[in-house]
Amino acid sequence: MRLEPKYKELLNNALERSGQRATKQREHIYALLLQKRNHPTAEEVYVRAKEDMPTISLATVYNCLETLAETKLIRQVNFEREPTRYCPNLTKHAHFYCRESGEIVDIDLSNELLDELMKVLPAGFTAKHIEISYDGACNECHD
Amino acid sequence: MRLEPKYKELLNNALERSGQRATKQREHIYALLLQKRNHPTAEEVYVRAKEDMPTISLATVYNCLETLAETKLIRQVNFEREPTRYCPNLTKHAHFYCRESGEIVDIDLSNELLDELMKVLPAGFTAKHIEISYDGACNECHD
DNA sequence: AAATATATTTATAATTATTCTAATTACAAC
DNA sequence: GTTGTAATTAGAATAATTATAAATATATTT
Repeated sequence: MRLEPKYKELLNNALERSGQRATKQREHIYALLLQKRNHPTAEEVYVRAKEDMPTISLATVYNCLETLAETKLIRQVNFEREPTRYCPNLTKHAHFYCRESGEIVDIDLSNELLDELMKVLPAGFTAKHIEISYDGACNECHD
Repeated sequence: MRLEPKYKELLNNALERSGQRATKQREHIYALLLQKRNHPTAEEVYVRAKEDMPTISLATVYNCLETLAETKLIRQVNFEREPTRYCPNLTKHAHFYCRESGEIVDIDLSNELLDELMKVLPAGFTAKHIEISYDGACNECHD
């Protein structure tokens, strides 16, 4: 698994900005998230990571995901109390969770819609983030 | 703590519909959620419940909250991986989480806005629920 | 109303996802 | 190369929640 130069630079810059080192493990995990964008859990990332890096530990997977999230290279996605999932799509988007197939699909959001959502806040409230999750049935799973 | 007749009936109907019994514990927990609507966690509900019902157990609190949620008398509210919170407001609304004060505030949502949110779904997708959470600073906590 | 059946509560154990700890290894600066 | 710091690792600890099994409460049948 190769990390494209564009993303390698993104990673290096983000890590440097936050005073952290570029390690094999961080690069590997970032690469596999980019390569298969199916919102895996930490456990699923761990399984995939071990294919090419058999000595990596689950704790490292958690550490790396945490680092990537805190440097804003990936997002954490939560559905109720299910395990956290990870997503390298940095555009403004919501998530659709299909209860049939378990599939998670990114839903693009326009700035206009986000503005409207901001406007419904009471006076004096400022949101730095809005999290939107749909759940239902996806196109493959309708009855 | 008294459960208003209106809510007592709501509770009894909801339980009957789902073939479950009306118990002191369920009534008590429903009453205290209605009385102080601050989105408590199960643990917080447990502490409050014990004031008037010292023998109630944490497991029962979880069971009752589960029953109330599944009969749609209350909603579960999640922020990332924090403990689930419980909310008896059944109108369509989002939640605003103030990172300063920890306060959670209900944000009313119009049907128009919800329609717009539905419209951005790709063809073939049908959502039976949208969950919207803001986070930032509330009116009391702006800098 | 007593007997029986079923649901609920309770205390506690188990589970699950995640974080913490301490030792080891890797990396970077002098 | 030595020294200092950061990162990784294995495994223990934690926190929220769920499962289990016995006791209790409620409902139904007689």
